[in-house]
Amino acid sequence: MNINQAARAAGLTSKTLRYYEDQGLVSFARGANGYRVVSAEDQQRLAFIAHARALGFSINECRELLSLYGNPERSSADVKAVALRHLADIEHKLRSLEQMRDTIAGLVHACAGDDRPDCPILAGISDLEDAKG
Amino acid sequence: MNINQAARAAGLTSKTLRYYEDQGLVSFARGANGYRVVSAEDQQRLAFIAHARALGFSINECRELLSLYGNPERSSADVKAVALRHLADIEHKLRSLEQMRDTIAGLVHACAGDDRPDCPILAGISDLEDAKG
DNA sequence: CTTGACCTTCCAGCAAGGGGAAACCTTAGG
DNA sequence: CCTAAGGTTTCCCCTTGCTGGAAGGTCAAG
Repeated sequence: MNINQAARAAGLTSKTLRYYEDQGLVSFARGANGYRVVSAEDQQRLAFIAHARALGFSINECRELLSLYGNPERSSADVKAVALRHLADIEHKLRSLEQMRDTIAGLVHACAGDDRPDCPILAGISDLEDAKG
Repeated sequence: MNINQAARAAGLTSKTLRYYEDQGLVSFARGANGYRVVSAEDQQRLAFIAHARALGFSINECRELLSLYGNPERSSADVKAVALRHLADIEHKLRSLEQMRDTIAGLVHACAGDDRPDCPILAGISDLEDAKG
């Protein structure tokens, strides 16, 4: 299978597949013409990566997960640790975004949105105490 | 005021201030020695930028907001449009993150996290239908 | 006069790819 | 056999929002 077909099968692009190879997440065989040849196992691996990426795991986390995935001696505790770390990360981002949303929603709500210059949004931003998340 | 003091006052770093100047968000006067001189208005502007950034507005959105902020002829509707667009963006990210969180939390919950290799997390990732957000 | 803390510029790099050039390969059609 | 279209290769630059470091100029204290 050529790279483009494999990419489409995984819901990715050929650029992305080359990037993943460059990052050492996969390594493809080459045909006589120099083209990458994507095997069935490669496709499994690519699907795994695509799913992990869709769950927000970074390339490095994918590397960790792939290493565990390919190691029959792994302990599930190690996998769980990676997942929990990522989960905590996500929850952190969620809280941060929720704070932003609440603050902005409040400002938007207070703004008339007409043709006059008075604007609680601008006033709110310029006077903001500390809305860091 | 020199750049470092101004940065600290705004809760930023001097690197960041130079970057903002480079991006055209602010422009500082220069002393005879070539050092940047940060005025009180500059500090106001920097605070505005810092707050907008803390609310998740991109550099380009900050540019828009600053342009409206400095224009007494603005209509609040224009400001509100920028804010609403950003708000929608945030809500989108929130939904996406919530989906990730739910999926991962489910997988984590199912994983024993012991020294055995069997792992619902890895199985879940490799079989994931479509967890895109 | 020297030391240390500033300041200046530029250059490199991070994540995670996207865009596009220049060159090669392959396949179908005339 | 030749050509045109489309796939593939490598390469390097662009993005976003900075951060770090190197090489050098300046400034205030002792």
